[in-house]
Amino acid sequence: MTIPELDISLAERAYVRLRQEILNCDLAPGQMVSERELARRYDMSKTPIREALSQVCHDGLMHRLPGRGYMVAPITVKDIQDIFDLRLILELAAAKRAAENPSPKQIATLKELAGVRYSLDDRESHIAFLRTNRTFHLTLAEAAENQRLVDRLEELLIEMDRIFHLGLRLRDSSEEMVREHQEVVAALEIGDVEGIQDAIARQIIASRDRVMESILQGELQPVQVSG
Amino acid sequence: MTIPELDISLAERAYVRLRQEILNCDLAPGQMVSERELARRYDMSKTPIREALSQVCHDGLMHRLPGRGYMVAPITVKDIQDIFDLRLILELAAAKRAAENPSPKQIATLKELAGVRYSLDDRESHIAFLRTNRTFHLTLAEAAENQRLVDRLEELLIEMDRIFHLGLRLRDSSEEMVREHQEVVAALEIGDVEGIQDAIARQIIASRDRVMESILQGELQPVQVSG
DNA sequence: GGCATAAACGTGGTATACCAGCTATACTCC
DNA sequence: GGAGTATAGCTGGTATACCACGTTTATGCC
Repeated sequence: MTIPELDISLAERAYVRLRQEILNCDLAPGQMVSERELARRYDMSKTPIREALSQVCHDGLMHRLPGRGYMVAPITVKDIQDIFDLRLILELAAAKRAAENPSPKQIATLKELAGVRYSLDDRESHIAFLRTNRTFHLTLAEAAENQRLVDRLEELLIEMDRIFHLGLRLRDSSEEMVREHQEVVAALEIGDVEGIQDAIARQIIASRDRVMESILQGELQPVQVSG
Repeated sequence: MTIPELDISLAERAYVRLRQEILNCDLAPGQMVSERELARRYDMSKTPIREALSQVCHDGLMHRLPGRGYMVAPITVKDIQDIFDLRLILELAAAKRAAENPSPKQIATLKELAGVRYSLDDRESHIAFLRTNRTFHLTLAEAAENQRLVDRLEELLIEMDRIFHLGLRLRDSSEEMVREHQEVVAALEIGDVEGIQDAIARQIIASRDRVMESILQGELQPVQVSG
């Protein structure tokens, strides 16, 4: 067994760790960080830290404030609306192409992913579930055979992860999401182009509505309603 | 009058300049460059150069080959297909939203942009025309009121610029493009949702076909057909 | 006490020196 | 002459010292 951490650069390690901390909201939206502070905490010099920060800024997860530090990107209601809107655009297009050009291998993968559940109390299983969900949607997108589309969608799904980690309660939506995913697979299996697009649209809109409901209930405190 | 170059960082200046050289194909697709070489040429140290290179890599315009240098991203036929495909997805969605929610100010801007022509022999006017074309499509996308969508589209249009700069002859398509753009504006003015989507689709597909035709004629040598 | 002012601290920005790894060249040995 | 090997010169990767600028805090004057 190799130790992959030794093979990759410090900058890459810093980037992965930093991004994960942002997505987990261990670094809260709006929080300020500095290069030196991160360098101390990650036990490396400023150089790889700067590179990692540069990357997460490019990902839109942080903002660079020259002379003042770096701010973890706040999340606004508009952000959430835009992310779901763009997801809808990309995934509907991808689903259409997937249904027109189905791959038995991908269908099998999707069927397996669609069945994954998670248990209520286990934070780890929540994280695993989100990862599975992301893989499901990316696998579907890959059927469109457009790497740029897949990459853009992955960026959006990563931002979604962060929103969920703000503390969204998933307990009531587990069975619902499984069913929604299975509907997508079912439509794909019979090559129902209209059906899969309907299923995808329903799934994304339902997911958006669940998030929005949580915000209106004040469950997701860090979300800025304005802006 | 201020001298803006003094206000921005060396890293930012290096990024802008480097990106422009890539888009202009002054740095040819597939060409290798090194940090030290760029540092000498731009008359600054490795540090800001590294940051600029990091950015263009993230933009997909370069690839980092650890221990060997940086390679200007090659352009493949698949790339071109994917870019146009994704453009179609994003712009159709944006056009739909624009037609449903028209803004008189944006219509006026689009009408003005649609009329811009260029002269055959002047390289500068070619560049200006490409910029106008980009602005036209971005202005339309802004009507969708989704900044993420606009940003993603801008990335694609920047890659388009690079393809055109490979040496595509635009001479035969000037009037054609002006007419295509005017059709889009006309549909938008009367709020014809179907019409604007048809016009956008026609315009993008026609543009793609013109590029593909050039490639098949061997006009765009640097394009890799495989990969 | 309140306000202006100055000094101390923290920030990102940059240059530089050094390191490990890879490449290509040239040299030696067969 | 050809193949294997050593070496010189690249490459990106990292740590560090220093700089200018902005912010905040403390200080002294009113």
